[in-house]
Amino acid sequence: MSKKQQKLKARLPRGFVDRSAEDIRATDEMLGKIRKVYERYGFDPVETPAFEYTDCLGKFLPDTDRPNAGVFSVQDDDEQWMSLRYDLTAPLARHVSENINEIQLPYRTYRAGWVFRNEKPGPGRFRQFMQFDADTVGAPGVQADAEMCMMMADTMEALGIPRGQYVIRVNNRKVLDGVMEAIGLGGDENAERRLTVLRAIDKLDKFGIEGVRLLLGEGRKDESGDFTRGAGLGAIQIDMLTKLIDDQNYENDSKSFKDHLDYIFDSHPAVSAAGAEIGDLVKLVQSAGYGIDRIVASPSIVRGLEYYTGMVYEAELLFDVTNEKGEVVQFGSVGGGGRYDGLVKRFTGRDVPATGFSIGVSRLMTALKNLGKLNTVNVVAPVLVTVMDGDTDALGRYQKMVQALRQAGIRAEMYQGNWKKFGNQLKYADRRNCPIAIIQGSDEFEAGEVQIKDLIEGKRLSEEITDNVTWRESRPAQIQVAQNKLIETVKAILASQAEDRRRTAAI
RNA sequence: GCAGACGUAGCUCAGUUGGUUAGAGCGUCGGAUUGUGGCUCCGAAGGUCGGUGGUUCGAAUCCACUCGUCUGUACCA
Repeated sequence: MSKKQQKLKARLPRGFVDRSAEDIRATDEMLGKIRKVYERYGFDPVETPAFEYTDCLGKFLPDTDRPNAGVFSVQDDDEQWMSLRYDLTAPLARHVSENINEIQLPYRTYRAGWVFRNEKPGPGRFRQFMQFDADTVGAPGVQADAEMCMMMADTMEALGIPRGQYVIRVNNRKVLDGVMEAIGLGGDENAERRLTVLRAIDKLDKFGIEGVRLLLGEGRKDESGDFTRGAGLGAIQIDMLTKLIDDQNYENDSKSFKDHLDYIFDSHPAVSAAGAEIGDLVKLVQSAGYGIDRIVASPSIVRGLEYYTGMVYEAELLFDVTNEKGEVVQFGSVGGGGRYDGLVKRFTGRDVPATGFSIGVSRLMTALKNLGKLNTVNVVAPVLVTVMDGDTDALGRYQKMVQALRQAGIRAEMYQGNWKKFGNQLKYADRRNCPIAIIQGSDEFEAGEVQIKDLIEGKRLSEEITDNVTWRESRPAQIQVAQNKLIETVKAILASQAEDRRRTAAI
């Protein structure tokens, strides 16, 4: 076998990414802003592990002892199935259930964490991504849902998304349940069809009214010519559902959501009651000053089909998001949630109603980058103390200088590569975007002085110098000062560089 | 999962009807320059042409399968 073939190929698993320093810093900043909002609302953090027993996640396939293919699962040494969490809600329900006697309800809690889904990755869609959740457990009232909606709105604004550029859409699963009954899709025998109808409605933002109508009827052909079977509803049913989900119908008539429903479904009792609940929520948020520009009833919101039992809500961005190629991309929601009254009961047998939402941190970050709201707080690279002499005495002096800079609060490092090639040290500094290089050879040392080189200014000067000899000998933007002036000189140069950055940023 | 498009150097891409030793630009590394970044010049490394099998005297090129990427779609807690 050749040497070549023995080499292991370094490769990243499909759908996973390495994160850069810039990404990590930007994420940290975002998380900080979100956390601040949640804390202000009186929520406390809690953290659960990445793995859970599969049965606690509720993800065994029906009629088998194997976990759902969509979750990453492994078998423990005692053969129990464990899975990586695919959201933060199911693990929270487990945590609350396990500690139900110690936890003071209503329990108001938040947490950020990585979640994992074993499905096809796409642009902006990964198999590991971060969510930032907040939940109120043990609060049955619509006022808890209202608070969640307001908190989502506040979070959007805390992240720099201006009012009017986002909206929180609210619906109630009971509305959809009632509607199914009203159009004759009640009963167990129609369960499958109801799911198809709900999925079709959920695609309003993707395909528009016409696309949804096709999916409710015969079906729809996609761009590659592949055909998706529809729900096979009749024309009257389709018309009713179309009227239901066409937001313009009631927003423009300034009718209330409930009136809108009563009009279409002839005051069907279940629909009407659920509509009234949404009316209550809207009234609650409006009396707190959150108008229809921020929180709005929206009958096409469906969310997950698994565990939501009442209110569902979703944060949507209203500005165009373009990708790297400059194409406008369908962005969809950046967060959502709802009421899950049955999740804790599965473990405890007790009725513990809960409501909460989740923000897709990675997705939202992509959008913020687009909006230019992602403060890529360019962390200034370290000051580089170069190495002219490699003997232990000299190295000790360089270390001392670096420590002095650090103690003065200046990010600094000593060159750790091959010091014998001095040109490489400055090349390293240049590529790292170091602001300043410190140089002390034996000449300077004996004179009790150091060279301080402003690399940013030097770069600017380089544009005017074309021959290398001049470039090397002129030592652009470099000054020699007494050793004991090192810190104050470095500070002064850094300050003037910062001033320059501010000035150019303002232009 | 289904449908379609595409896989040539680290990156972006040439490569003629199937015909010598598969090229370019950028990047990387070394040198010109042992104590000064950029520019310029010189040089080098880097390829199982995604993989396997087939057709052929001969395959990066044609065929089959397979893997991967992208696009749409399905599913998505």
